[in-house]
Amino acid sequence: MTGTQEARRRDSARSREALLRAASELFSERGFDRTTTRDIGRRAGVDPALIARYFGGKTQLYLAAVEAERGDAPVSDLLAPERLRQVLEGAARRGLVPILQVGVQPLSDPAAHEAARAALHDRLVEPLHRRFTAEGRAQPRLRAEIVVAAVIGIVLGRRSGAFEELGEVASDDLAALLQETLQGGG
Amino acid sequence: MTGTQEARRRDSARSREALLRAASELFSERGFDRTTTRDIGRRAGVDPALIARYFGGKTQLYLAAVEAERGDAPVSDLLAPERLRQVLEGAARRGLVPILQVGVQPLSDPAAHEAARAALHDRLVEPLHRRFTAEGRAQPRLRAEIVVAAVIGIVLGRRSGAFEELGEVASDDLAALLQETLQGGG
DNA sequence: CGCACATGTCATCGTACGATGACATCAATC
DNA sequence: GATTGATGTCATCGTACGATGACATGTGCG
Repeated sequence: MTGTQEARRRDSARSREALLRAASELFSERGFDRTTTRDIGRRAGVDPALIARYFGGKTQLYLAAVEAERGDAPVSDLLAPERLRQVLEGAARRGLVPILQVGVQPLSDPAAHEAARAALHDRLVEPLHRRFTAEGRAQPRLRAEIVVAAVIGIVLGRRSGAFEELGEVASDDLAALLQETLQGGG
Repeated sequence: MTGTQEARRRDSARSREALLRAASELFSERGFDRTTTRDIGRRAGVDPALIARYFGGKTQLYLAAVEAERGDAPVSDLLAPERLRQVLEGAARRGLVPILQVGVQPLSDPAAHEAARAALHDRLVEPLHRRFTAEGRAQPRLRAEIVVAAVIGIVLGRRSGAFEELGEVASDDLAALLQETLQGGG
């Protein structure tokens, strides 16, 4: 076996990662349904047929992308200092967006929907729920869900092309503006 | 011509309305892309080919649905008493949802996207913008867009199946909870 | 009644998509 | 360098969709 270091002209791991990366980007930009396996292959510079070989299919590739994002640093709760800004900023380039999208519309694929829903819950809702519970607030879960849903609307709204200023404002300014409000907790 | 009162077995106006109504419902439930002309025809009890005849195509049917919703009572601004509750409540049955969806993801069809965007602006963003301007707040447009985006996240979040309590809470309770917070204006 | 148009029905086209399997090519081992 | 498995390429299948046009049937009018 060739050492893992040197770049081989044929490298399944490299292809796998290229597909995973391209898929994360495209799922973020267009969502699950509007992303085609051909698009993913083109951006990855890899034949789309390899999606089936390495992941099993488009759905499993989506699951892998969600799982990969999940492995990242936990989001902690949205109201912790800097966290909100990180989500606003990082959503643009990282794989968090596919997880946010499920908060706003069911996915056509049930397995994909459930995976995204679970990730959304674990990464965003639950940390906030814990904070509100610790603070002794009434209806902590509902309030957590409201804040998360509102933030999702704002994050996705920035990328929707439907708002004039929301898409242009700097993440820092937006975060500051939001933090004071959301502190109220919905 | 037969009197407009009596039900004719063949009635283009009736078919047109049935299609428009079914389209509004389905666009609300599944969005533009996931709604097929065959679905619309089935729910309307009308042959899908009539969509082409009476509207020109799926896109124009969508435009007609948005326009019809637009003809309804103006939303006024979201923070007026009762308005928020009405949006939360009414979104479930009326044709407002297709307009909200554009705030969260671009539509695949450019004409449909633009129509929905314009409706979103006129019906929700602009009234709020006027209120904030009248109140002399800083960045009135940005704040209006933030509030609208947040409300969109919450309204769509209720129907996404991704939240536990948000989908169940009564519109009145939710409206009360939100009003106090959003009064802050983002 | 019989004509002409309005309305409804149906078959089908072209396109795009995810998936699959046959085939080609490379790489490690003997 | 021959063999064998890993990796990459390609053609194609089946399905679903929006659209279209040919055709059928009902309706109002002379």
